[in-house]
Amino acid sequence: MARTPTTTDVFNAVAEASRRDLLDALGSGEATVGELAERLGLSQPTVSKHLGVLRAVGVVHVRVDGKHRWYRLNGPALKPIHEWVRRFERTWNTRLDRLDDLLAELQSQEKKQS
Amino acid sequence: MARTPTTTDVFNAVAEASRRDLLDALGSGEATVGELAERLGLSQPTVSKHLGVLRAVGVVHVRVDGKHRWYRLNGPALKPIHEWVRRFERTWNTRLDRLDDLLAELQSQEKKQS
DNA sequence: ATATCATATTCCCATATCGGAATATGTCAA
DNA sequence: TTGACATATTCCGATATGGGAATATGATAT
Repeated sequence: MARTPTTTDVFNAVAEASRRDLLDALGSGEATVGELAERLGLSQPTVSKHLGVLRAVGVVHVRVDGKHRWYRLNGPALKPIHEWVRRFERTWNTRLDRLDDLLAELQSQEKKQS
Repeated sequence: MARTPTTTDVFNAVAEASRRDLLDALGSGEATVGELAERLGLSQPTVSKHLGVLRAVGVVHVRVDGKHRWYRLNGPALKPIHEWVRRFERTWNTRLDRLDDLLAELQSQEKKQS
């Protein structure tokens, strides 16, 4: 078997940073493929393809308007992620876990330098 | 370029369902590779490899004890996901978005059947 | 009908993936 | 030392990726 396809669920769709950036950009309202491409510095086909994945898992909706396509966020599709990660919320904000957190941060900085 | 490696960040590490299952299993405390393999019905090498990915992004820690290895959850490493998705929390729990939610659910059920 | 604009799709390549099978590493006990 | 046990690593195959380049589709205006 190969890696789980990106269109399998929201977790996979959102794993790619560019797609998270797209969702962030859509947080302020509807946008067009061209607008998004310009704002994020990506090519038009790249944006189209990413939006296709996001649409496949239902996290964006489209509205056709002449030759434009207005994409908008569909927040509730992100709920599964929110609910899954929320179950671990209690494991931070304690003093000991803040230490773990700090160590993790240092570790990831090390990784960047090497 | 190929798909973003699973060890790039927590988002990618957690995209795989088996790895989320592992983290869920570790929610109740430390566990051994063998225990996890049995509880999740996965082979030992598969579990070892998944834990390797989770360890690479800092979401689990290991404690060596003789020939055993006790893995434990490191919750705070999940914070980036929590904080990212939290920004979209306001987009549900409104009546209109509950409708979107329902539609998305129907859509995904359609997908399963076809 | 034709040209132009906005978007989607196809083809390509280099790169990772996940799982299974086999094997290596490391630890303990007799 | 040898054997048994727990875990990690390597090698393999089938599959999917993301981006670039080129092209197709589709809508509007002239």
